[in-house]
Amino acid sequence: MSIRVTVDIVLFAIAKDRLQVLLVERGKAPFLGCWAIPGGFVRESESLEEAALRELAEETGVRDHAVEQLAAFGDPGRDPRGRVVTVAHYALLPSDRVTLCAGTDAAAARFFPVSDLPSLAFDHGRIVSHALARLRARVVDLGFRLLPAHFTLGELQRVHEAILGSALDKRNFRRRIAQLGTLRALRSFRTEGASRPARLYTWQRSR
Amino acid sequence: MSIRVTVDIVLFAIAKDRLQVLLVERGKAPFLGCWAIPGGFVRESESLEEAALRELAEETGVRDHAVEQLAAFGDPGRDPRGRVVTVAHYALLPSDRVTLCAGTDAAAARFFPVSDLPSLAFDHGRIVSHALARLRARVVDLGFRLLPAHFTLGELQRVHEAILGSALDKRNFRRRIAQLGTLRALRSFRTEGASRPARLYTWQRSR
DNA sequence: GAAATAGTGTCTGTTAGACACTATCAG
DNA sequence: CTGATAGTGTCTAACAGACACTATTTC
Repeated sequence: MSIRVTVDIVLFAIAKDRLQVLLVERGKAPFLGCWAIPGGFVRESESLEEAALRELAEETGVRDHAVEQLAAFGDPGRDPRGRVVTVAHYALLPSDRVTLCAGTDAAAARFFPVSDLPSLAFDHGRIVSHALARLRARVVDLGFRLLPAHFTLGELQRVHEAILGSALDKRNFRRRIAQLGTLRALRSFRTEGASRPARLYTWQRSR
Repeated sequence: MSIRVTVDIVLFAIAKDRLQVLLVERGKAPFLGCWAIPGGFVRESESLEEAALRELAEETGVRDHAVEQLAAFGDPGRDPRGRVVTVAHYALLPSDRVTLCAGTDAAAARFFPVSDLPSLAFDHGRIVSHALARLRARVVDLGFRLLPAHFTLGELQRVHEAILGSALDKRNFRRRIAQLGTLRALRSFRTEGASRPARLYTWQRSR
């Protein structure tokens, strides 16, 4: 009996101005019927990142998404079936692709706000906490990946606020983002309801 | 044939005012005779961290040392024997314990300056690069762990300089360290050669 | 013109870098 | 008194937080 290796993925998205995590309802034991983050066993011929991408695609239909490694979790006893070491990853889903997430593999899959997660299978609660801490620490670098290619500064600020869980000052926020130098103004605007249209921006390669 | 799991450890130390990494000479194939970082297979009943501590103790005689997880490395082909995923860790050895490092397990073990490493077995070169980047990013939190419990500010500054590979301004360095609030002055001094004795300090619990 | 969101500048306190001299010890 | 390292303060530029009003659109 040897150690088995899995990958798990914390998939973040923004919906209704709140930060959400994709959970799947487990269709088999252990933790049958429990919510968990998507994941599965690593195959012999694929890298860890490829395995994470494959599982993400299988369970959510999302393809070609950058994933980043978070950490390995391997305490004995974390999986009642035996010794399983998982390499956890996280990924960010742009809000224009959230609806594509009809699960193909899992019994059920839906997004939950991070502020209102159910209790999770295995040690997945701990994994999500780690991923959230990482996302918060790197919000400036990662925030825009939760948005479509073109977005307004108001949308970006709401994403940051959803990630950090606190309100930000609009002028300080814009100054900070502007001096990163990674934002490029477009010629077009987004008109949303009954108010002044907002300029659209896109991200350049870093510096 | 399934995936096997190892842990590897990048053990840092300071010697001759230079940052060093412990390498062991491999006593068996693959990479027989090559230098590598210490590591080995994870046992069924131990956590990843316990495995890293055990390997560190077996190969270096160093016990009870804090290790931190770095990342998992698992590309297919990184080990010619088959599919092996390693969970890399790093640890910091205080300079008063460097001489304890007579290897008990490996054919040979010695420290190499990070600026002058030989080419390493497997993907260990990449692992050491990651560990070094992590250490540099967290030098303020971690630097003192490369020193004995009592140390002078000059010693601490030389440790930071060895880690960062660049000279630091003495006054700015002392101000920055002082305002962390984690340093406590002792009543004693260290007299080193023919110069003014330097006050000794120790670290308090954070804040 | 009311409602809604976009967009914009200043002041202030803190932080980080550049920079040079005096103090204390052994010999 | 020489050599060696310890120890100390100021000025300046960049950055971060607090804070309020005008602009543009729809209805």
